[in-house]
Amino acid sequence: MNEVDNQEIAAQFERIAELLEIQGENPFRVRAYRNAARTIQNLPRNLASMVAAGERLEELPTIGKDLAAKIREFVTTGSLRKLRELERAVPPGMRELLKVPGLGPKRLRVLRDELGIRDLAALERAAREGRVRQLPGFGEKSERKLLAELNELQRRARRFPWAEAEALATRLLAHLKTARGARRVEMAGSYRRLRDTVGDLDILVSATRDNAVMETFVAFERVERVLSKGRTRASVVLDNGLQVDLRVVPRASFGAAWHYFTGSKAHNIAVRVMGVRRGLKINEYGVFDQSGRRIAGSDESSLYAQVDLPWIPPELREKRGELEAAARGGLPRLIERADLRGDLHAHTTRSDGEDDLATLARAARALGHEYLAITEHSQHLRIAQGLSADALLAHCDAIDALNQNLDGLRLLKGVEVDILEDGALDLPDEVLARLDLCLGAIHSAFGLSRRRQTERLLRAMDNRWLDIIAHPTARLLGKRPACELDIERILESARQSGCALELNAQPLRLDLDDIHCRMAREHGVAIVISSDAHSARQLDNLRYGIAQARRGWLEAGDVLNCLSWDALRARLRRNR
DNA sequence: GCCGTTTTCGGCCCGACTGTTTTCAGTCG
Repeated sequence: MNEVDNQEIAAQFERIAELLEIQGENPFRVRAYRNAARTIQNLPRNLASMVAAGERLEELPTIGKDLAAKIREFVTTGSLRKLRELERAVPPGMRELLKVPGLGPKRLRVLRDELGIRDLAALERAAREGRVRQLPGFGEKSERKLLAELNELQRRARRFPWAEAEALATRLLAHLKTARGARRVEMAGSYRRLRDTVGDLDILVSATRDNAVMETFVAFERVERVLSKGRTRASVVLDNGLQVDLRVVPRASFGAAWHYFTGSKAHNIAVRVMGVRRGLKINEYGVFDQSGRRIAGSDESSLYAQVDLPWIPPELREKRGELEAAARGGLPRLIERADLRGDLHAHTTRSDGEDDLATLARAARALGHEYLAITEHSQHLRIAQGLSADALLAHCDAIDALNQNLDGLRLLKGVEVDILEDGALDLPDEVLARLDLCLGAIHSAFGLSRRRQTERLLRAMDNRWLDIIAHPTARLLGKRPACELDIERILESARQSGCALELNAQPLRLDLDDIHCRMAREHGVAIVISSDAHSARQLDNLRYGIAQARRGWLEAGDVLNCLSWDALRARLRRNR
């Protein structure tokens, strides 16, 4: 049951959209599939179970009669007739061609009809032989550009973890502030929305009429190539392949432009539609009434006010129900870094950490933590020098001893015990029972089937000494995909047993992700936000976790380590 | 293909930049 994942269904629709686009279909029809794919990706409920329960999928936004039928078809048969037909009709290489920047459906058709180009290799050949420049709508320049894009396709395709982009973003902001005439310089885009990864950086500058912002921008030392450069907009590629888009606007338009440039696109479009319904035009320069007079836009709040909404935090602007929530005054009071009172996941040199107990404790106290759980690996994880039962108990004695001399910080005795392939825990119950808390985690057999992986975690949660599942999907951004899991079953079981789930704040994990966090909140499952620090410096990972938690609509009340240790201890499963 | 407090048909966000054009189409965000 529920073997079909929402993401799979979304991928089917996205694929149909691509193929329809290549065929030159009505762009609005293409968009309908894309909109539906988005809705499904963001849906906090499993569509397969909705189908099984006979619920009306047509009630979902962007899902009409036709797409509801297609969802049912996919859930029950495991494939879509429409997609099979399209895949027969469109050569497989065309999809890659659509990803080449500068190639859209129209020019793609010309290439195919005039030169018979059906894949990247054929395009490269034709461009090298100078055949592309002879086509209508193409010229020498576009031919050269296409060749350059083909060269870079691999590098440009990757998304950058937010934390990796952060260093560049910080330097770029500082650089742009030195530009003549620059007044205000801000990050926008998915970076401002604090997404776990960013495809590019978007920067917004307000400046005086006579300014040198564009010149300063393209002179940034890490700029490798200028893609475009106009009076108000420019795009460059940095030497690591990261694209940066810059927009310069007058001060009176800053709020409208910041809103527009922050996105998400789906959120923006929805806001603009709300404006249209009120007889207003909303663009990056402001909110305009029917006479064309600007009535708002110097700051974001004034724009939202024109469509009768309060200001919406950027982390929520994903068209995941934030507009409806805002309209009824029901936006969450998002968790903040200062709400966290301690950290429940850290490693020392005793397993695979870089700093010893005392160093970690000092750093935690400097961060203002009331408590820090020491959670070494268990014996099964040899590569991380996991501890045997005896070694763990000895380590606990060391923690007790250090606690005697600590002022204002309490070290907790924990463990990150391996969840073995069959769901058993890697240490005996009588050892786990002697700890303050126990994390369990998957560090092997990531590739199990969805059913077996789910059962593995369910069985692990059968153990009453397991308080928290750490990094539940075991994903590593850009390196390892999330394990296949029936997250709804996991959440249901966690709710019943009182097991909490971790939002691991390592910048490459951020696991649970934003959507899973939101699902946990709606299921009434407690979350802990943990640094998983392997050094004193990494204790500060928590800020990445806070970002992800905010994207998941979490409030302080949803997160266990916003509690004092006494209150938190009472909430741990072992003490209930 | 979706959607509806002017509509069940005829709309569907809006503007900048580029290159190939002699006034605009295509692409992108």
